[in-house]
Amino acid sequence: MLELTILGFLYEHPLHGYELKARIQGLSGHVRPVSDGALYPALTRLVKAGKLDQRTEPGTGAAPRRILSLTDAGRAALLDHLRHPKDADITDGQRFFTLLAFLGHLPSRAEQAAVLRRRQEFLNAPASFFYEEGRPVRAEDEPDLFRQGMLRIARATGNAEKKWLTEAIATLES
Amino acid sequence: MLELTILGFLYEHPLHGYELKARIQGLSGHVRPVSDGALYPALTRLVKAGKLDQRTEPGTGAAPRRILSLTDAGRAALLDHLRHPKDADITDGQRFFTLLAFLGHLPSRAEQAAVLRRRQEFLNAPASFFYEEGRPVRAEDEPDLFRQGMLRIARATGNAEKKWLTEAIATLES
DNA sequence: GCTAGCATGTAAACGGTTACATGATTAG
DNA sequence: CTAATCATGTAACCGTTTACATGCTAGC
Repeated sequence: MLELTILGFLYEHPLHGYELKARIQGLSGHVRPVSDGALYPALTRLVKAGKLDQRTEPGTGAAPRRILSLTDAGRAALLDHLRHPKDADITDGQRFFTLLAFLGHLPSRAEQAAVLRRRQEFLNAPASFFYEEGRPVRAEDEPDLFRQGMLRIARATGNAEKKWLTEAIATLES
Repeated sequence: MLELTILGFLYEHPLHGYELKARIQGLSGHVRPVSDGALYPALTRLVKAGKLDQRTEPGTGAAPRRILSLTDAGRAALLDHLRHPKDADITDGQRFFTLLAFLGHLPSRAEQAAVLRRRQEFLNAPASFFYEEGRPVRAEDEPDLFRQGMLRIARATGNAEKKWLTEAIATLES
């Protein structure tokens, strides 16, 4: 997930680690901050895996900057991930949102729409949020105030997303 | 997080691992499934930590069941977690939802309301979703179709949640 | 005879959190 | 003079994923 984010941000411009961190922070960093201990090892891994190139530049007075850029392999890996997301990337809202953030990098509108459609199918499955005895619980049947809240919020969220998905798919296909 | 879920479900009834798994699955399992490799070690950890007691019962033809129940320490740990959630539990929607699922176990309405208020404050901060150059990006200003979607969905979600929080807090305080 | 469901576990690999560590420049 | 910002990294610890492993019963 972090790796997708890194590749996604580097798709357009080479960036150094610190700047990358700021970008990632800007993309929902208030929800889940990025730590240096996650970022720098991830960069090293991606360089080792041949998905990134690095070169060093003097920093603005501070430590020298490590400038990262996508290799062809890295670009291919990003596009492949966007084109063929794993189930977990579709199911998990957090992951799907990360996907969305970079879906614009896919060159084909048809492929973009296909990804949106997968999410749409998932949301349209009668699997709302909370199950009991094998079937979804409806908010009205839930006695607990807080679980009722979960259900209501989940429903509203799902509806908002479905609405946007429908519009976006229509836009892409027009 | 898994541990909170386990403690939360065991708060009412003792359960064996397999049944616990089914409950956890029912609570958003379609979004992020629980694996045995996460569950059973977590149970062992909690037993070792003195938060759970275990006893064995013959299963229905299958392997013998490991029945888990909360100890006093486990009950105390659960209530403490619910009463004093870490920032990450408030910020991260996924975590907050887990908290919500068990918030009903807190005996005091005032304490329940206090937790909801923390989430409310977080959502009311001008930190909507996507930052650029230090300030939140508004959906109208976002040229990328997909990022615009992220923003719109995030806004709708936030609003639904804020609405429910306001109502729920009012209910709790009446 | 086979598959699905019940029921439990282990082990390697991976990735993230937290804490530690360093050091220069700029603004107050 | 001191705090914030810039800029990078390491190491221990922890929990999750993934894969492997076992074995019984009930229904088709």
